[in-house]
Amino acid sequence: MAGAHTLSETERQVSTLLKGMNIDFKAMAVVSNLFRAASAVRNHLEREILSRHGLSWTGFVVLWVVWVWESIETRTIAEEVGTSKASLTGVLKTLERDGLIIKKQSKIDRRLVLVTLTSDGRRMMKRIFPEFNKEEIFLASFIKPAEQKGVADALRGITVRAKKENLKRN
Amino acid sequence: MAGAHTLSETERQVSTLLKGMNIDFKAMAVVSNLFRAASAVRNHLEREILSRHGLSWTGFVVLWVVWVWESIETRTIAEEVGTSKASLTGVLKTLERDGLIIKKQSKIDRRLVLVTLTSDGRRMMKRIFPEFNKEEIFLASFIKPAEQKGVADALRGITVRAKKENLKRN
DNA sequence: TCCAATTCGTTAGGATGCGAATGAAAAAAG
DNA sequence: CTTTTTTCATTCGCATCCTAACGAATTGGA
Repeated sequence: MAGAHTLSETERQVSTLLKGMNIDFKAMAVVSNLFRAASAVRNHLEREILSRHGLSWTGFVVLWVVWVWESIETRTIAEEVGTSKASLTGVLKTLERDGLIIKKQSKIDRRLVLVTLTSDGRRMMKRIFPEFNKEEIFLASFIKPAEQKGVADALRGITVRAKKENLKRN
Repeated sequence: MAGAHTLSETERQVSTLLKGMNIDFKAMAVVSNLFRAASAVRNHLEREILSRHGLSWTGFVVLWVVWVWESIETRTIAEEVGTSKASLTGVLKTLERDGLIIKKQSKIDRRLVLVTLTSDGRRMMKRIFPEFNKEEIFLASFIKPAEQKGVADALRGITVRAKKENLKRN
């Protein structure tokens, strides 16, 4: 508990350091708080929920995407999850080893690999997802319900802008 | 460009799957868009700026924190950056190898390690940070200036909530 | 039809990420 | 003052994570 800095202490220190550097502090606050929040929330959810089920963060997100789409190509998973295809290969290997997913080669295009959940995988998601949503409600409850949509829309807008120039990449 | 799903397609599919499950969709949208945005922005900044300077994301964030605080204990860096101390050890090793930081044992408490930037490290931050802020302005420009503070505050609130119960860990 | 260009998932190599165990140092308890 | 407990960074083992290089499959011109 000793030498920690609070958020506002940090922001004060920063504005001192950057004085006279022509910086947009509001834009900086949006982006840096975006990462602080994402990191804190991820740690929170990993500890409160995922660790108990032996799932990594990315493993959970992959399961979620496969659950939503029933059967899905690995290249699409990578895009939805926001990782490289190479990373996904390893995560899928782990999930398959743990009996949560199955990989099948597509018969139409033999380069493609299709992923589906096993019944264990579906059971896992059915149990975890409500717990997850309870935590989401807790985390978002700081924001007035009327403003939650606005925050979500703002984040969606940031996402679109960030992806605008990254169309063809891996 | 083939099998990708748009954000709204995904949300539609999700609301179908979860119909009758008593889920708070607004809270879910806040959290899932938080991660989408963080991941997209991180990828964007890594590609547009950091890769050119041979810096990893975490390396940059660590550099930033050390820059802000001049001299800082490793345990505090870990807390500010949102990683474990174990992870930080490796990142600091890389940054030290690349001549950007220096580690010193504290003379008051010999368990502690203090980190400072080298002149190369300071030069690096002075060059990168304005580029970084330009991108931040671009990314946040989707949000009306009048609303940027509100979004930053909402994210700060989420962070506080997520950290509330994680006080003594590492 | 054939062959170059593209697209797919995997591999290789290295950096980052974690929790748990470790050893040194400091603080607390007796 | 000595023993116990706590706190610190590091190490260990393993799971992600990335880019680049790869081989297999498909596509699109000549």
